[in-house]
Amino acid sequence: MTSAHERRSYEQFCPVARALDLLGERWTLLVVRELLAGPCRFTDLRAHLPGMSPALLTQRLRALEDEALVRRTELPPPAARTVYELTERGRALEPVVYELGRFGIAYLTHAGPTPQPPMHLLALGLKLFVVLEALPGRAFVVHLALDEGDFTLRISAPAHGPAIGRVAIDAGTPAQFDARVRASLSTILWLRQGVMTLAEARAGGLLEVDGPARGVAAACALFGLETAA
Amino acid sequence: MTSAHERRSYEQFCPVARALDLLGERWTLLVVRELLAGPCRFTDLRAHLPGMSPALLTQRLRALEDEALVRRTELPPPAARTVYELTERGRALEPVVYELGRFGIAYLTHAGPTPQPPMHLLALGLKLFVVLEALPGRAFVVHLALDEGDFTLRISAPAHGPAIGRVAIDAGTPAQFDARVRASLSTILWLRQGVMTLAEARAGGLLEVDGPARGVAAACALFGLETAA
DNA sequence: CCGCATCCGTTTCGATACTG
DNA sequence: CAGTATCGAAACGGATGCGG
Repeated sequence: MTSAHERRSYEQFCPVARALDLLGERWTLLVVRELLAGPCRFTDLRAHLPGMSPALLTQRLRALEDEALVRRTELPPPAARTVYELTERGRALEPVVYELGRFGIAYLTHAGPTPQPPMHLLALGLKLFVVLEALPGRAFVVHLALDEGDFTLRISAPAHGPAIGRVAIDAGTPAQFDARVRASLSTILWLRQGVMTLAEARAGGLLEVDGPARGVAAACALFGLETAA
Repeated sequence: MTSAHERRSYEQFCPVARALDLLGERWTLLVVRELLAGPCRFTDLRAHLPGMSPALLTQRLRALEDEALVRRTELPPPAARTVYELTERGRALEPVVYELGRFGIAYLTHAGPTPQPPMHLLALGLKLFVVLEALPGRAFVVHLALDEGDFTLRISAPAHGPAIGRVAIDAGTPAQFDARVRASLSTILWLRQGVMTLAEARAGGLLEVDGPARGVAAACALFGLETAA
């Protein structure tokens, strides 16, 4: 009984069912979400996943390790000892988490219990707003000057692999940018949810986009904002 | 406690967590997978989801209805009475299921318990092999002549919305096609999983691609097959 | 402190049987 | 055909403990 698993499976010859065999249990994909942002210690994961018991976190990490989606690394003395990180196979989950997030945007209610979303969720959330179909055919930098903080959105040059791999977001202000967006998170959310139009937001001073003319248009497209009319 | 739900939520201000609040319970996404193929009766769903108890199916369908992802329609007398189908919001789940499936391909073991996968899973599975980044910029038809049956893969012209919306697969043989692929499902699976190279498959007579020259190259790209070397 | 393991009450799930 | 009802088994959530 050492292996503990041979977990409950759907027993179907279907890629979707197989994926859910691996990822479908509670918390699993949220653990992956955390690890997509970079290596984490056990305690970091706990802090970012309130409500998850440590035993369950251990169990999920072991299962992910067994599937070679996560790797546990023991660091030499100086730093905190063990960190968890995604393997290359694990990083293949980025599109899955991305699409889940894209879908979830429509169901985000901003009058939630969290007064100020934690920084790392903010960065992830902003990444989800990017419309992959509208990525420019070249590298591109956007300065997101939100009320909640400054972020740098970098689109790298086209490459092989999933398009989401071209998108990176970090806290901070870029030295140069192709476009700059000033708004609050609420405004961006409302625009995406259709609560408000781009014209209304601009008229109300809730959103400003500036930079080189072509950059502005590209930035709007990037966030799915219609510039017409 | 009339509403019965107010189900367990992750309580995070994060689109991924919100999506999993709606979809993260066991069986939910497999129900969605079934409905993506078209409207279904209760009994059809049961037949395609062995192991799921009817009570649980009812519960999942009610929850999806409450979220306006699924609609229940009562048909007039002639036909079997009630059918379930995805709403427009529900159809927004196609990219989620698609990416899960893309990920799951790598974990499909063909020596499974199912001797012959059911037709509807076969069609879904084939759709998952299509590489969305490689969709041609025009309409395109591929005849998939598999050992398991004939399928017609239709790529429609570029449009708004998710790229997966351009891909459709049906059983049957097309009157005209831009390319034809002859292979078995195993071969396609092995190629994708890297068990075998395209050159090896062709040399061994396991795979043939014919049609107009440009069609062949496009078809290979469509399935992520390197034609070089 | 960090990285877990153990215990226990509650919730969810799976299997089967039964009904309008 | 389209569900309900029931019940034992498994999974989960929360608190607590414990060695390095």
